[in-house]
Amino acid sequence: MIRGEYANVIVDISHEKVDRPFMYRIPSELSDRVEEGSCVTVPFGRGNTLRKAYVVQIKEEPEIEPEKIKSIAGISEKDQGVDELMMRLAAWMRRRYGSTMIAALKTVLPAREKVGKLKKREVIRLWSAEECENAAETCEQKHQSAKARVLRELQTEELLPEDLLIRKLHISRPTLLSLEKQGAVEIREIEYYRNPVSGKEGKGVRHPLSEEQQAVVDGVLSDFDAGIKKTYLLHGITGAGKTEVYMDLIEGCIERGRQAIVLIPEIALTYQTLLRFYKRFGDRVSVLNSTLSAGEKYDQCMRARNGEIDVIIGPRSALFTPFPKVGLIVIDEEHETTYKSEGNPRYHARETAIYLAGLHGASVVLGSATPSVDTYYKAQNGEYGYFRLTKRLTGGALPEVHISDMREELRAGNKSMFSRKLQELMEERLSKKEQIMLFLNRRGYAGFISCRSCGEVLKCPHCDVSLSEHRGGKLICHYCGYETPTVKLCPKCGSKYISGFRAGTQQVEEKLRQMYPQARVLRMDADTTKTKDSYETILEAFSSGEADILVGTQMIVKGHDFPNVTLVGALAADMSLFASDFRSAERTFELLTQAAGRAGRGEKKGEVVIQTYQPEHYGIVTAAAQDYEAFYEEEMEYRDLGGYPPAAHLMAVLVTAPNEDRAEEAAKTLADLTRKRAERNLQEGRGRLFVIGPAEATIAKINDVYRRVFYIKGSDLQEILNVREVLEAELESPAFAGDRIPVTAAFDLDPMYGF
DNA sequence: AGCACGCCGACT
DNA sequence: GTCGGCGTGCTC
Repeated sequence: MIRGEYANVIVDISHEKVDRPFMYRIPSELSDRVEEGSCVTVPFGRGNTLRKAYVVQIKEEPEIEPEKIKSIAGISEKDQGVDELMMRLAAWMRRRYGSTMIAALKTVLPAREKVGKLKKREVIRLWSAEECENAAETCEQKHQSAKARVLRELQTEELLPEDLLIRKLHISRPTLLSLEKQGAVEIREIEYYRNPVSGKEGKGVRHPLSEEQQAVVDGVLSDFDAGIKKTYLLHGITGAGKTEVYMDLIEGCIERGRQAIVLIPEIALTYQTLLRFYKRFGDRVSVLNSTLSAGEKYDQCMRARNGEIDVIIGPRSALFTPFPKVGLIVIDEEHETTYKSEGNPRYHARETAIYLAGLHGASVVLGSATPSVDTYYKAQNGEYGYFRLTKRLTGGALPEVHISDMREELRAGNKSMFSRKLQELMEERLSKKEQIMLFLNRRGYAGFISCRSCGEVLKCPHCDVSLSEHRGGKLICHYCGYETPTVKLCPKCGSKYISGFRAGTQQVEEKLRQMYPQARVLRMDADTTKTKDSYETILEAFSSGEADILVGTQMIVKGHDFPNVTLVGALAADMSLFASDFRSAERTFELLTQAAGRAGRGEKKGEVVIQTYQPEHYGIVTAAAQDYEAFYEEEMEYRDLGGYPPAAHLMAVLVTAPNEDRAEEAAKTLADLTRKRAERNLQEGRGRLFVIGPAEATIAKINDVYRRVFYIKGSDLQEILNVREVLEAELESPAFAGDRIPVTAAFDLDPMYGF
């Protein structure tokens, strides 16, 4: 806990002029109750009127002339308004994920008041025209020309916008307020926010639930009524009807006078799903998406605050909708990596949602066909409730999965990028006029080295992650910094076919046109989806049968159903398997399972081909068998062994400086400092820590700023957070600050991709 | 946002 | 002089 004499507070007045921190002294009798995120009262302004304020930062030293500093008057804690909850959420985020309180506040309190011209106020005449004329004359006699001007103007117009009066007639706000006091006019705030989806009446359309589905709804709601508010994992295969379960839960939540938040991964929200929500909840539901303007987002916040809506659907930022009393938070596709923010603070929406639910007394439902290892772990040890949906409502059988061993292909003389099995099935589909999706797994930029003959992948001897090839013929481990010269021959089998995998979607497209000139090929990757709607355009074109083959990166496997697709090929399954980070197997399993789910969603049976150099790797085998539990068992063994989340916590520390030597030296100093603490902890038998690195970051230099990274592992979260505070303080100390080359550090707790 | 300060014209 | 309206600027 940070102690100090002074507190920076933000006064609860919505006006840009005072939207900045003010420093107050913390009186000694309050010192143990004032902390970051506290709600206090302070004397403000010349009149020292007592106002509500939020503590954003505790400081040891005054930042302005001490004579100017006033003292905090008191503390208000029973107040449980939305803003107080959001403050506490921000304080928790800043503590858990680092960053500053200001940054945390900015994410938590979005669109703080007036964006653009939305803050309209209007002046309405209450007196008759004659009364105004009389009053205007009286004012002129009293030489109150400003008031007279207003009254004259209002004779002809009964209602005028306030900004027009102020600008055209050179009137100030105090003048208008004085007229209001006299009873001549009324000043009314008009909040004419419009609802982007108005006029749709909810018909409460509901589908009868299956026994499995009903059990989930009953289970969660009966817990809720019994006062048990916890987190549940809803583990159900694609097509098992998770959305219907969500909607019944939301309805139950609304019936109990509470609101619901539904988080969805950015692109997964299809028009069909949206429509179902509108049909069910009408204009009590609101959807946030990236196309909404800042003003419209602000409007949605106001509607939520005023109780005009009960349900919000949106990406991770929808979590911060200011509902007065949330009862349920649903996170669909909870395993998606977009729930982890790459900004500042680097928060995880799932963890944050669970904390927020705790503040509101709400339940959390996490839905996925392939739960994240972190979530399944907690469901296994009983921390989360667990429900399984096993039956596909739409019928549709699971696809048949083939694994193509690419080493075998090479041995048989097939040097192309398609296995013989895949070629055979592609030709068959093309002749039957059925559609094909080819998916090239391009996750993880670090170029690993593998042997096309035996499948060997070069790994770090210390970290069990893949080595990355660097210019200058070096192989580097991005966790610990281990280096070794690159190899010409495979160390295992001696083959010369050892190299990085380089084919991209473009090469695949070219090859296909060459092999099947009659086939119509569409490509979808970061290059072809640069413009705003190109993503939708391509998917629509493919959906309406304008192409036979769709080639793309992982973006093509997310949540879109094409009934005529009966063949899915995963071209380089290993790509993500050997990205150099500890979640690579998990991501591979997810992607392959989802890709497989794209095949045979219609009447016709689907087939899947997985091409790999590692056919015996558990990530591939279990994905082919669509066996989540088997995957989890193996993966958890690896995480336990390596001390990776969720078996322990891992914090990445990124050290940056505009000079390479300085970055290296600073990273080493901070890592050594942590190592010393780890040694001391070991002797004193508390919070064991392991320090790995420093090493070059995956991207070693951005904009001429050099990047070094090191990692801190340990099962004691508190201790890791303490270390972060020590490191942050160290960076402020004269050894780092002063007149030397500036060094900054960023922290990422339990990273998704790391730095 | 809300309050005080200071400017300016009009009055005892 | 000094009273009062009204614009302006500042608030830890």
